[in-house]
Amino acid sequence: MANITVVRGAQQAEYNSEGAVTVYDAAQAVGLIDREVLAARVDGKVVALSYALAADAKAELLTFADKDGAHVFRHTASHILAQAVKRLFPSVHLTIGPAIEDGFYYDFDSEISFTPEVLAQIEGEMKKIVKENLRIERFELPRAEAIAFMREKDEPYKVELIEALPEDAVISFYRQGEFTDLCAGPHLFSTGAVKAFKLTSCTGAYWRGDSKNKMLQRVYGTAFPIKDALNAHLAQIEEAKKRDHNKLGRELEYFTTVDYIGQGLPILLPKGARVVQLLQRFVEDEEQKRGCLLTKTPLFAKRDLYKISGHWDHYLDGMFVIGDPHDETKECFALRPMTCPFQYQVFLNRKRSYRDLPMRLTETSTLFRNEDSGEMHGLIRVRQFTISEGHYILRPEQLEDEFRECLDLAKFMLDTVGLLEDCTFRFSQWDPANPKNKYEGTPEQWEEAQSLMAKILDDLGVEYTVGIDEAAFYGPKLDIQYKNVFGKEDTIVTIQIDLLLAKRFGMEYTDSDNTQKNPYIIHRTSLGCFERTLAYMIEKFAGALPTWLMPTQVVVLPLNEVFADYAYGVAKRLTANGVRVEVDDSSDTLGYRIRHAKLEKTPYILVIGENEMKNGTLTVNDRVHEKPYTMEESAFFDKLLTEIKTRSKTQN
RNA sequence: GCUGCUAUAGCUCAGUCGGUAGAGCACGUCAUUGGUAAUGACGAGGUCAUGGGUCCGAAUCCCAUUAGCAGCUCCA
Repeated sequence: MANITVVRGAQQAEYNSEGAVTVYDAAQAVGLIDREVLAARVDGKVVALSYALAADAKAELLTFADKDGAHVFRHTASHILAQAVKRLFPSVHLTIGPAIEDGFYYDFDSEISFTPEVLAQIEGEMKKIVKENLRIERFELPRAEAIAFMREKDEPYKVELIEALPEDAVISFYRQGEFTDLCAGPHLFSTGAVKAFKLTSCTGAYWRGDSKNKMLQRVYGTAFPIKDALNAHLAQIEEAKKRDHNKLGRELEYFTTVDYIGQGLPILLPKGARVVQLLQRFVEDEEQKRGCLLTKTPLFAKRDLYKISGHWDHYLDGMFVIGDPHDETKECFALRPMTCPFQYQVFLNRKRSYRDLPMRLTETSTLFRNEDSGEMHGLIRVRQFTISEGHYILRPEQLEDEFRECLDLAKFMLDTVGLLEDCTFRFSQWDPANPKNKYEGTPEQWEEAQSLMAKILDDLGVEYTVGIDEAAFYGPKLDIQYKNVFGKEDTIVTIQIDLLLAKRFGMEYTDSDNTQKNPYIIHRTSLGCFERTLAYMIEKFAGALPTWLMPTQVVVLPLNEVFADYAYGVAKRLTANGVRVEVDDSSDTLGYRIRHAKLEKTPYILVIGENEMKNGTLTVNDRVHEKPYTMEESAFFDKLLTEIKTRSKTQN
């Protein structure tokens, strides 16, 4: 006797069964099933509708609206993809094919390459499989039989996967028609539900995500229960592409690249340079207000410095070296990939006491990193970039307060530029099992640093995810993450705790009890990399940055040359008040000039004609107000100046 | 670095079977004039990314390099 509670959204019903019953049958018995139900959640575990309920249980029915439901749906879509590929190309080896956010993929080991034509062919075969509405059945095999089964099917990657499973693991398979795949599941009831899907791209991906392994072919796709949802999703991606900073930033002339200058070395054009200058002034002023000391340190140094810091051992491949790194008899330099070892020299300049701490050093710092050639992307990933880098040298008891201050500063900065609401936090930890000897220090030191950071984060109530093997080589990090228009995530700001490097550099202070101690150090950025921040702002605002950051804030348009002098007078008055103004007195028609200004995303467009001169009023267009509005000139200036001087995080 | 794709005017793109290059927008000149998304005429612009090769002949076919894109791997 089992008492089953079936839940669907706000609806709920009880079902008493004599023996074991499938979720599907229980749900049907209480009248809560229909085609929209894809899977279920029982005891927190996502299961197929064919899952047998033997004891008292609560079965929550999942539709596509539920994240887990969509996941099951798309996982089945990936199996349909694999089945289609095996039908068309039997010699292809299967590997893995999970559902992901917004879609699914499947990795294949294939001799032939999946060109767009081949993808279209595969899509056609997938449609057939959906139409065949094949029943999806689960079965289990003991380990040895599972391995033999996959050997017989000539699926070496599947054999490898099974062999890697723990001894006591349940080894399950899913069969649909002639196709069977090793899979933990769960899946849909049958293939017929996958009504709308599209294969979006084919790219390379390493087997098991390891660059030492063979490169497989990954086919990406997405799937929805109804066609309209698929089309809406594809349209949304097209819209997002229009915001791509790498396209928009070039069109709007924020930056460009030159093939004979090199990858990852963008030219900031006047508009981009202006925005970075404004951001930089804002950052430096704010940091000064908060007690930071600005430094200016060299952009490169002898290798000796990097040997002390550990960069020579841990980061040599990432540095641009001037000279032969392996010839110890000759002088050898490297461009700096980080500012830390340079800024520490400020502390080391003389004997320090506990009274000198905290010492908050900051620098608008240009760095050079020799990224692999495939990594560069617009302004987001470059080889030379400038960050607001700070090192706070602290007594241990100051760590928590100063960490809080760093977080507050970063949040303030991100909020002011309008990006904070889209940020997530990641507690980046080391990997004790990392075989690459990537980290300095002992497990005890890491344990100490990480537990300190965990305590601080918990005290501050920061919601974060944990990233294993994401730490710096000298300590754990709180990374503030941001996603670009394509959903690719990068770090925008980082705050790191370092209990190791002070000792390496011989940094000591005399404490109140007259003993010598190594300080703790926080490495932090306040607004991160200016280039990257600019890129994210271009994407977030589709080029229409907040007014205080726009290279041109107001365009003044005289109706014709009669009004040109007056227009220049207005512009002069605005300029004198710190507003960035352009006058467009070209002979083009007014509508044409307005169109131009709008394409440039100029926040304010001021038309000067008879009315303005006669009445002393101004007709104003801006992004928000579709219809022109008129107001007294002085009131207009007050509003405009207030707005431009305020660092409003939204457009207008 | 790896896999795949791409490179023609400032931008978006045509260019058939290999036969010495084309449009729209942008730009310039002139005329016109104006009230919120495009006034008209004319003009200038290209060593078809770079370097090799095949060929009587290459934007077109082949190879290499450089750069750009998607993804993987790495990272702020």
